[in-house]
Amino acid sequence: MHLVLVESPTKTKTLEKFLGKDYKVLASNGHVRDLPKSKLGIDIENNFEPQYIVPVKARKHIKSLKEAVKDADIVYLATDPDREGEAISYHLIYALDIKNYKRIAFNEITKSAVEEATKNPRDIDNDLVNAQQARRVLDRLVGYKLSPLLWKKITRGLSAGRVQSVALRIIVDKEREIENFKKEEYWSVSALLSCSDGDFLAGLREENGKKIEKPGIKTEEDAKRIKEDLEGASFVVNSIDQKEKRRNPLPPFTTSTMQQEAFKRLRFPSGFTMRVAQSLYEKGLITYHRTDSLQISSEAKKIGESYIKQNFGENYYKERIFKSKGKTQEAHEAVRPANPSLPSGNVNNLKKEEAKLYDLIWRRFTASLMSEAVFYSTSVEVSATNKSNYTLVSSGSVLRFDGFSKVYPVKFEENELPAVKEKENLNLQKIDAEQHFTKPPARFTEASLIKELEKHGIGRPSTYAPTLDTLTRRNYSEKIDKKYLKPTEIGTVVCDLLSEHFPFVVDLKFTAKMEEDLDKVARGEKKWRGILKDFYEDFAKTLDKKEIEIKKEDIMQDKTEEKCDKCGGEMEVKLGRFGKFIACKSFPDCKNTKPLDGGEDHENDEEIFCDKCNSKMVLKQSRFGKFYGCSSYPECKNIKSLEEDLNIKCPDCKEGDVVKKRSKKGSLFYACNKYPDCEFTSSQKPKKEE
DNA sequence: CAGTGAGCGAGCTTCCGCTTGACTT
Repeated sequence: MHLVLVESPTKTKTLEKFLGKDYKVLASNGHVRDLPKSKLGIDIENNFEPQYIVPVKARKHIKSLKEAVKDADIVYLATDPDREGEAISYHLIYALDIKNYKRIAFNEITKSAVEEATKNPRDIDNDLVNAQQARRVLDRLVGYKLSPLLWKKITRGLSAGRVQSVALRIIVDKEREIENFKKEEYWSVSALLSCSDGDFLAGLREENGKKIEKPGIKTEEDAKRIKEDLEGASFVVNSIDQKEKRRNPLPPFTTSTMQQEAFKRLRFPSGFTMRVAQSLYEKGLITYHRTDSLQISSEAKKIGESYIKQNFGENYYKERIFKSKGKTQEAHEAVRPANPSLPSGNVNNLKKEEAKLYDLIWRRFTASLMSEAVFYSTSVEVSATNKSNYTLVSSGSVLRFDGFSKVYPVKFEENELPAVKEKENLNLQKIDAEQHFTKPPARFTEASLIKELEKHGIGRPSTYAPTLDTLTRRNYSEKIDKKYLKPTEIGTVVCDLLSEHFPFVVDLKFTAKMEEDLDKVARGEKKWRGILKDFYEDFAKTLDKKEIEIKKEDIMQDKTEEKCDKCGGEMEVKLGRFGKFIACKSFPDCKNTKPLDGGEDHENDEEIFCDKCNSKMVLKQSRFGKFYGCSSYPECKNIKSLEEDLNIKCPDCKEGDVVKKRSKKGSLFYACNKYPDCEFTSSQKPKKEE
């Protein structure tokens, strides 16, 4: 009997089918040996020797695998063809005490690929294994040395790491950008013009040959002056530019782009997307969902091609090759439908969210094999003359051939301009001058943060979602408006400490540099222990120095004059995992605490005042979520819901606003905010009354 | 279908990357 070992249990059945009854296929379920969780597990003195153990979770897998190994004549190690996969094979040999083995690798599960692989076995690539060990040990050293320093200097339970700390830094940087942002006023001027064929809107671009700089006209004075001047101007079509534009479909999904699009189009958080994808994968509907590859098997391509030709027509198909960006480990294919001739309408027994994600994956893949969308864009330049000479521009575009957008709709504004002629005189209908303000940069969402991390090669497909989860579990960041990532007070303090004292761990380039070194190890050009030695020599010195240099008091600069109202003693400002608070100095004898400043900041800039006593409202947290409470609580018990402004007037009393509420049992309903004066409720969102 | 005003400090926490859990965003 031949035993084949793979990583994922879902692969085993398909492989057994391909290989026939002489073969038994079992899964390792990921790594089977690792550093211990409870201690560092690295013998630094002894040249960074890792002390591997079999984690509890892997024990039961190991047990059944061992029995199978006993009965096997030969073991084929068919873990993924990448750094981690090579290491898993290496660890399997030790954990299972395998004597007779061969390493095989394939990056697609097709009969031919598997047969080819079994014919070409190789040995374990020790250089690749060592690259993985260097990665593993370095991450452990960083994480398990820096985290305890944070416990000591800030508060318990905190963490730092090569990936999570950069992610935190990205969020904190953005927040600072927003804090420092000063909004600027600007004005836009547009003209509604008519030609023989109809009306169109043109925006001002130049005055006396000088381009209006972005974002627009600086002052109201200028805008008014130009408006008045234009109102008496004569308008003529200067030139018409018509162009055919082509838009290519996007490549099929990787883990990262799938998470981004599922967030954008379906509002799925990345962890949720991965759970749904897992279930689709287990049902055999999609290929493996943790990948950074854009490769597509030739078989799948053929099926996709004939599907497109049959269902949309020959002209909708186009042969395409997508190259993966940057360094990818190409262990898998892109995320694609397992059977490209199966659109979502034809799949039964799927949960709603599974159907939605499958549909998105199918469309994205199918579109990637389709022809470009073609549209015609027209740009009309209009000259206006009065005291000054002006140039105005209007553009429109019309879809001529939908191509891939037939299955993967993309946003583009279709607006058709009337048929103007060159040198045609135009009639002015109206000039509009509009005031605008520049907007602060947007905070990151899960989707855009993953994109940013991936761009810098930080993290892997299997870790994007867990990394985001770590940031919230540590209370480093929170979501506002259910969408945007905002650093918390504690997150900011941690980030600042790391940035000042251990800049490498928040450096966007650190991972890239590490990867270069690991590649050298993988090519046999560098020794893995040497890499660790180089890194650790500096790191250990800095650690020792910072241990003394960083003073807890320096981090906690806020002071308080408050006296304890329980024991009369002094109080001090402390930093807990949920931010700053005031506590009695005689802790733990007196456990009195108070909030600092009466509450958290507002989510937005505007201050909200109590409509009963006119005090400030502050953000509070209850077991139901956040809400605004009056700062003179308990004298005034007024509260205000945080739910988004629905902007709907109450249909009963016509005075109150409709707000979303949650009952004791947790169900949602809509009600009037004048309750108890008005008792309007509804389970449906009421229609807006104009 | 009408609510809500944490708790944090110290009880020993922590990394990243493979894999699947169980559960309605």
